[in-house]
Amino acid sequence: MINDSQVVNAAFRGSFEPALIEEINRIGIYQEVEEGEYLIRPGSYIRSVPIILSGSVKIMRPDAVGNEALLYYLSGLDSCAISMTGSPDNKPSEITAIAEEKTRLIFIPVEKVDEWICRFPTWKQFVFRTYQRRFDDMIATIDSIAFQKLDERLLTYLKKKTQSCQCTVLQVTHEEIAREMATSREVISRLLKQLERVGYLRLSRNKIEIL
Amino acid sequence: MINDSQVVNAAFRGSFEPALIEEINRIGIYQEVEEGEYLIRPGSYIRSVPIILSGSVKIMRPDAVGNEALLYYLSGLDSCAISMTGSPDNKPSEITAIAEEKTRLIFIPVEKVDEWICRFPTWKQFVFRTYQRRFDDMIATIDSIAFQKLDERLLTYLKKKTQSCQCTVLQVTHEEIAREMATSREVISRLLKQLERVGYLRLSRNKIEIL
DNA sequence: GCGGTTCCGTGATATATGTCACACGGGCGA
DNA sequence: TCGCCCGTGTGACATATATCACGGAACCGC
Repeated sequence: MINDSQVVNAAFRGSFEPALIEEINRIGIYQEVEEGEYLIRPGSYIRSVPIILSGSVKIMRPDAVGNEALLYYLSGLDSCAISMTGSPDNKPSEITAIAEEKTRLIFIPVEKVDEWICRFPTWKQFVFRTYQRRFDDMIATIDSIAFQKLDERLLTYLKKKTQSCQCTVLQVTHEEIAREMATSREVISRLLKQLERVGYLRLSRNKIEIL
Repeated sequence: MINDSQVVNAAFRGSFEPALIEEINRIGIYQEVEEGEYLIRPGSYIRSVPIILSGSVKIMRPDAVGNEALLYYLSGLDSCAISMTGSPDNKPSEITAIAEEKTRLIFIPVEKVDEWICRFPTWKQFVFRTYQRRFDDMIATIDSIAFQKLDERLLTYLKKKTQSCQCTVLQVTHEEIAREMATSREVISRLLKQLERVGYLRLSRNKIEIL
């Protein structure tokens, strides 16, 4: 099946060998999702691995009572290591993936991930690099939760978020931030206000502008 | 070079194909470490990957000012996914690995990890399973830090620890627990005392007996 | 046994974070 | 235009955790 192969080619040229790009075009399933759409829900089974072509996706970890912790963001040419490994046992997913903005991606069936490892050196490299990055991300997340106080965590949060969306104006409510940081709305409101007073940002409804 | 090949054979039989076991015996470097010994220190370069034959090892993440967060434990036939990926960039390690008890392990040079992936199906399986387990461990750690209060965290901590060392009497000081949970000794002392009053455990110097 | 050291228990107090209650204002549909 | 809902700001208070200060108990080497 032919996807939007121009897009795919452009994204992968330089990273992957031509035969692999060909294969991805043949096998992968191209998809565009809008902001806020779910790619993965907890409880669903993961049978294919997404590679982000453009846009960004956040990966969250929900708990039993409606809280969620942000694990990491994915953006250009990233992939989700959890979904690479998640399926062998046939366990359902324990994470959530949500598009942060309009995002284009291509899904690769998990069995191909495995098969290509030995066929395409650049793929093997890609898979390993993906694992490493996600590990680093998770460690950074643990650092942040374990060692930093909320105000520092909020700063790191804002930094990461601006990085992942490549912009300085965040479309987000205090409530949403609070949930991703597993705290409450009032606390975030106060801390943001503080940061505004210090001149680090400007607040308005549904919007945070970093200065 | 011939390591303690009986030990290696016994440990790997059933998991790995004979040719791979042979190869591991030929290439791997067998080592025994005592309780408390460091396998990896932050800042050192990782050039080989440890596979635990017996005993257990804890993997920690230090911060800038002397705190440490526990990432996960490794025990029989586990391996450390971080060290598999850690080296490609030639970045120094950002983690610490310490033997929890007398531990026997075998070191595989990182380049072999890569090479064997395509030569030995059981090895590929092993590497992927390792990644998956470590991911699950890290997610559990994040869950615990993000969602649980200290008393619950302490319970999960004790549970994991008893699991990893396969015993109900832990040789550990309150100070050590506190550091691994990134809190202070007094707090842990109080919480432990509470658990003792409830009849969950018995305390004595350097020792916690789970009931 | 003695002195020093390490570990543990515990009160008092400080700080950070969570929770409740409520007011305000803007957008938006009726 | 009115009323309503959602997002926000903020005081007052509750709770969890951190810190300080200290004393006592167990162990260790001499």
